[in-house]
Amino acid sequence: MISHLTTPIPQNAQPVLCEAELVAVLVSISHNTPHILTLEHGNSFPSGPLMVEHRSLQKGMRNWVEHQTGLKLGHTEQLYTFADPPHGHGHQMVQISYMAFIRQNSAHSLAERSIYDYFPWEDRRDAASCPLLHVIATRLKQWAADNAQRWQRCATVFGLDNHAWNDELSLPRYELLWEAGLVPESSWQNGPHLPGLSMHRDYRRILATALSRMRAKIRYTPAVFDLLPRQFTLLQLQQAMEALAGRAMHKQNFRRLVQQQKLVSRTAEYDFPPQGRPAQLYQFSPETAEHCYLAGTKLPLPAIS
Amino acid sequence: MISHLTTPIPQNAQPVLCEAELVAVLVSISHNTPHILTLEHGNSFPSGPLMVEHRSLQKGMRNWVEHQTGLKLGHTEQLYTFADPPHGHGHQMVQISYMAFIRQNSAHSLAERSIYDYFPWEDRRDAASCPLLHVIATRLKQWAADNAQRWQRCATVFGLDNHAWNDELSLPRYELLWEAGLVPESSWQNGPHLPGLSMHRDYRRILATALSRMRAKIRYTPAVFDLLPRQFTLLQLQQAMEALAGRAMHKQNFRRLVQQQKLVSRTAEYDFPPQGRPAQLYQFSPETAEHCYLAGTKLPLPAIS
DNA sequence: GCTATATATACTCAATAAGAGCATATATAG
DNA sequence: CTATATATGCTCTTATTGAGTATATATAGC
Repeated sequence: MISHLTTPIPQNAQPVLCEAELVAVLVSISHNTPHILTLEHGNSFPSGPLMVEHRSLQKGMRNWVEHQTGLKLGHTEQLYTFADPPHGHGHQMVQISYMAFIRQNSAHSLAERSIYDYFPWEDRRDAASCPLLHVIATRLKQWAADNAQRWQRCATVFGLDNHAWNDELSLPRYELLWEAGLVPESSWQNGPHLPGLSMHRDYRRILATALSRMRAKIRYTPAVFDLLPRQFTLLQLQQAMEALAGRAMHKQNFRRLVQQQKLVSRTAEYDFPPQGRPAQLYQFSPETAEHCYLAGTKLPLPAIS
Repeated sequence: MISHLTTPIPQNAQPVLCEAELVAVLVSISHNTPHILTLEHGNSFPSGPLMVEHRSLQKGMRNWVEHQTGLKLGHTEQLYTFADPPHGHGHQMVQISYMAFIRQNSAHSLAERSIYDYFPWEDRRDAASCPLLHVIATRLKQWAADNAQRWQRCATVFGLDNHAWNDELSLPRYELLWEAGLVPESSWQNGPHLPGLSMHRDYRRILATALSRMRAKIRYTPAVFDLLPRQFTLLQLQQAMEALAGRAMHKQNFRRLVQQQKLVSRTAEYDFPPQGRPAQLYQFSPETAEHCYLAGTKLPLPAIS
């Protein structure tokens, strides 16, 4: 026996038998806003248990999604795994969550919901969210009271007190609001909650994780191209990046940066808007694609910190 | 029923009952080289099944590690979860892997192994690895033969043909070598394998994941400080970064960049080497710590791509 | 006190990248 | 011809980076 044993494993301890639940956050862009595909009136994600015939977790997840939606998935990544205490009768659950991108205009029968319906404070493309941010700041200040360290944390995460807004901190922001009792999920608090749709179980937390992750991901991989149509204008690309990041950016610089990397190549075609000059259509360069997926890219987004 | 159903779920399909295995890659630095703490002569990681009394996966992992080693864990993160086909009698397994940092000089009874014993090609701090890289390049060229796309992938990942070496690509590199049959784990090939220790099951793949992840992580979080002693010299810090990244860097610039951020503050003490000028001891600034963990840092490392 | 050694600093310089602004071109609808 | 919405081109300034040269400081051993 080891002497410095701190938390002994009891003699009669038993390994848990559990079901593995595969949860899919399916992201797509419509109306210049990131959306998720939901079930149960926006309360739930496509999901299903790992089955005997699934040969891997990811394949199992794809299988369930295809079964429930018939969709082809683009960029796919595992988000996080956690244990879900058995609610009610059943087994212990292990939830394994995935995020996958769906190309724009894919046909499906699920309800789309704007991600910013769930996290209104995360969309800072225009000034509309300012009053909400102000409410949040006030409520957080109350919560922090005279706890300086706590307030420091609020300021960092929400970009208050001369801190910059960091779009990748969606998850810490949600967690902070949860701790502060400002969202309905923090059950002990029934005071006035912030606006924003909620979800079943801990699904809104998973969504916040997905948002953080996708904002990080689109910076240095070509994953956005799995959300856009095969052919797109540079403006569409910029608007997609802005939609995901929740931040507006400088147009000329965006185009300069995109073009000096060799991510996209122009096609022979044009997009004709109802008014105004037609826009050149581009495509994700097939030659550099393989290289980009591995070596990474550096798509322009507002600087963090 | 949905019409475009592609992979129907059979009527008699059953959710799987499985055990969750918690695997811990414990990283520490000794002799200016990143090490892992191993069992079974370097073939295995500390691990154990999720138990009934574990209230979360991470707590379960910590519990097993404490039980097996008595160690306190620093920066901890989940790596990846995957299904492990039942080998032999038992249940289906779900493996949930974690990486955790251990502070230098922590006492424990496990065997330390250099990470670069497993991946000799990943250490490029000096010219010693050049001949090995040359061997790899040759063997990969054979494998790629005249498949241009395949060779393109090799070149990107291993920094051949004027591509830059990207230290974060440890996992893709390992996967490539696996596909090419150059490591003993690719069982169909029994030709001459590259040097480097192997591990049980798919543990070397988990280790490659950990290496990729830690190299990415130390760039933009203060995680390194969980590997160093509480007080350290700037040279120690630089050497730790170099050890993890497997790359040497410019000393003056390193110090400039570290100090212009306010990550570290000098203490009153000095480190006295056997010869030479004593070095100022620094500590991770307690005031900015909280802020750094959330907002991120930008520790200097060789540029990627 | 001198020398070898290993460390800590200071400063310069060129190349680049990023942020922000001004101006103009092009095509369409009405 | 005009209003409009898009696409481009070009110029600044500032910050960041990578690399180099030189110097200062403290110790051990002779």
